[in-house]
Amino acid sequence: MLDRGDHREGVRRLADTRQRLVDGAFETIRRHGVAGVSARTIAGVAGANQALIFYHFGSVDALLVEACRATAAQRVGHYRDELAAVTDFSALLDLGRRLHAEERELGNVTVLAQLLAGAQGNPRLAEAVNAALGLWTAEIEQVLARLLRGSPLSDLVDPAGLARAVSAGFVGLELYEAADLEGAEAGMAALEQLGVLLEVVDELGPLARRALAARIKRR
Amino acid sequence: MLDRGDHREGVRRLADTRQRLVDGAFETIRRHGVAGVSARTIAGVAGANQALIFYHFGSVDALLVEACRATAAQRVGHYRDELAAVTDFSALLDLGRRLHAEERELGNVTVLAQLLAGAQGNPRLAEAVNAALGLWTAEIEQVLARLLRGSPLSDLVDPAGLARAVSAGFVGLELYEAADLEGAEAGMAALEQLGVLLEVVDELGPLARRALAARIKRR
DNA sequence: GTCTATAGCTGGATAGAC
DNA sequence: GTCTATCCAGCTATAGAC
Repeated sequence: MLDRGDHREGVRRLADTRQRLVDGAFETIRRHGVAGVSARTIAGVAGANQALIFYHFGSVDALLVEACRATAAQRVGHYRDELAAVTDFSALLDLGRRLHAEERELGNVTVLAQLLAGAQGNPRLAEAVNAALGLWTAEIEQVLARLLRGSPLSDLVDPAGLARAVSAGFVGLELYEAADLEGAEAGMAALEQLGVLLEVVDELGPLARRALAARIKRR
Repeated sequence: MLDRGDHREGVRRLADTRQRLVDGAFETIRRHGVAGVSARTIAGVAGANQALIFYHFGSVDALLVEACRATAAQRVGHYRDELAAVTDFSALLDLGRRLHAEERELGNVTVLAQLLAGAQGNPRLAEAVNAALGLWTAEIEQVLARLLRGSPLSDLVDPAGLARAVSAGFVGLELYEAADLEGAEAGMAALEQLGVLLEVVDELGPLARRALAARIKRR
C-alpha cells in the first residue's frame, strides 16, 4: 500500500514514526483519558504498528513520559519571552487569560491533568509530570515574585505557592469540565475575579494601601 | 477457615458484603488510583469474591458510582450544620481548614480527584461525580452568598463560581501531591493566603472600603 | 448470597521474517 | 525500522454448584 522503505530524503510521506507515536500518545490521552490508553489504541491513532512503541520507547509508560516532557518543554518555551515582558498584574492577567485559552484549545491542560491522575502509584510517570509542571510553575513564580516586590501583598502572598495554586486550579477545573461544563466555566471566571482583586489591591492609593498593610500585618 | 454461612444476628463477623465492597472500592482507588482498579483488586481489598461485585452491582463502574455517591452524601451531611453556623470569613476559613484536613486524611479528596479523571469519556461515572461535587459546591456556595451580602466584594465575586474554583483547587492540589508533595503544600498555603486576603478586605474600615469599592466598580 | 470455574477478550511485550 | 505472529497475564462477565 504505502511506499514504505523509500529512503529518498525529499519524500517525507509522513513524519518519522517516533514523532507520530509521541503525537498519537498525546492525542489518545486527550480524547479518551489515561484510562483509554494502551499500546494498541495509541498505535491506531498514530497509524503505526503496535510493536514499534516497544522498539522506540521500551514501554507504553516511557512513551507517555516522553510525550509529557516534549509538550511541556515546547509550550513553556513558547511563552517565556512574553512572560518576561510583563510588568504589572493587569498585563499578567491578560497574558494568563490568553495563555490558558490557547493551552486549553490545544488540549495541553486536559492531558496534563490526566497524566497527573495516572501518576498516582506510578513513580516514573509522577517524576515526568512533576518535571513538566515544574517548568510551568518556575516561569510563573518568577513573574509573580517580580510583581510582588513593593506591593502591599508581598507580606501575604508567597509567589511559589501562588504559582502552584494557580496551576492546580487550572488542572482541577479542566477535570471538572468533563463532569460539569457550566460549573467549570463559572469556576474559571471566579479565578479571574480573584486575579482582578489582586490587581485592584495592588493598585490601591497610599491611604487604603496603608490600612490594608496594617490589617495584613496584624494576622 | 471462616465460619461462613453463620446467620445468627449477633455474630457480624464482618459487615455485610455489599458494604465491604463499597469500602473496598474506595480504598482501592485511594491507594492505587483509578488505573489500579479492577473487579479483582477491589475484591482482594474487600476480602470478598470477585464475582460478588457483579452480583451486587452489575458492573465495576456501577460499584464506583455507588462508592462516589455514598461517600459524598455522608461527608457533606457531616458538615452541614457547621457550615450553616458560619457568620464571617474568618470562621469560614477556620472551618475550611479543618474540613479540608479531615477530608484529606480520610482520602476523600484523592478519590474524588481520581474519579474525576476517570470520568473523562465515561458518561455514567461523569454523572455520578458531577452529583457528588454538586453536593459540596451547593453547600459552600450557600455560605459564600450569605457572607458576601453587604461586603465590598459582592460586586466582584460570584459565590457559585468561587465555590467551584475552591473545590477545583483542592482537587487539583491533591493530584499535584502525588507528583510533588512540597509544591502542593506551598500551593495549599497560597490558597489560604487568598482566603485571608478576602477576609482582610472584607473587614476593612469604611474609608479603605470605599476606595476599594470604587476601584472595583471602575473595572 | 457466596463460591468455583471458565469463556472470551484485551493488554504488554517479544521473536523473528523482511 | 517495520511488520506478523504469538505468548501469557489480567480483565469482565456469566454459569452453575452449594
